[in-house]
Amino acid sequence: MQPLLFETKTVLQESIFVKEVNVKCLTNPLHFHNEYEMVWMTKSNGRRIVGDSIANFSEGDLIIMGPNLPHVMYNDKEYYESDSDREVKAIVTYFRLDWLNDNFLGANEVGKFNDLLKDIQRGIHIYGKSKTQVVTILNQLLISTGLKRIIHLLSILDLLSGTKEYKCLSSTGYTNPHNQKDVQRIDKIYNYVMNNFTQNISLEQTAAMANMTTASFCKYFKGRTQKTFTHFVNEVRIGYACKLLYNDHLTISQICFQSGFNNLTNFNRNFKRFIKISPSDFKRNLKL
DNA sequence: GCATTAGGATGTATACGCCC
DNA sequence: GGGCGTATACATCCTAATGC
Repeated sequence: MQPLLFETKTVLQESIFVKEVNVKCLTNPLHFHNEYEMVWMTKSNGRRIVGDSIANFSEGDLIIMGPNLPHVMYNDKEYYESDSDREVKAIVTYFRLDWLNDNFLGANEVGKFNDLLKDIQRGIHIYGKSKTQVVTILNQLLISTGLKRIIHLLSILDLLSGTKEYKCLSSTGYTNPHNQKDVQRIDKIYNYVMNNFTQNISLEQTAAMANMTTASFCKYFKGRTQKTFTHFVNEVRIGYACKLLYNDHLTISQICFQSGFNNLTNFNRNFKRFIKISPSDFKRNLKL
């Protein structure tokens, strides 16, 4: 992982900047910037962290994140193997809305638009028909220039203002770290967990890695992420277990141990805690 | 045989208050 | 903001029972 710790994208002289990503694997660290960011993942899968939300992503994943919202994406392990033939393709759109002044945003007609922008501050995941419609407009945006590009962007935001087919990613109580040292430290912790969650992860070792005592580390981690370190690790493990459950020839106990849990009881309890149903029900639902 | 649940024992992660 | 000491809530492990 590159030690790039803080990325601030200055979006040139344009209010919309589109980047086509075509790489072997994702290596960007946890970062945030002043621009809105829309990511349409056309190829690759893995896990993404947006604010305090952790979730799996796969091909077709479409998210929009607000300014200064810390985020990072990790591919599945096989992407980082030297002989891997996997690849990542995505369309990333950065945009600014600072040209929309208070007079515009204060108008009665844009009430829903303001609500959408508030939701986007926390990051949103778009699904259903709305996702298809957004992607259609996004494809038009990609080939357009000048004012038309802005009109297409506004069309996307207008469409999302009138739909319920999106869910907010980070929680309402989430607060951004907003300083480089915090992002640097949290990134180091996230990386460590993402690379080691299938094995034993000791709190003591992780705290030492962050140059803290265990007590300080716990307080620090909870303060920055709104969740305990154990909660975070378990959430990552259950997310991975969900992926493994798609694999039909693995038993639930095999998945339990491959996800980093040491016993089935604890696995089942945590699975129900995060997913609300048992692993076997989850597997059964996949077949419906 | 496998998955799930429950209960008890144990260890540790966390919260809290205080201090620098 | 971060370290230290302490109490305790919680996670984990183990075992047993039950159901499919």
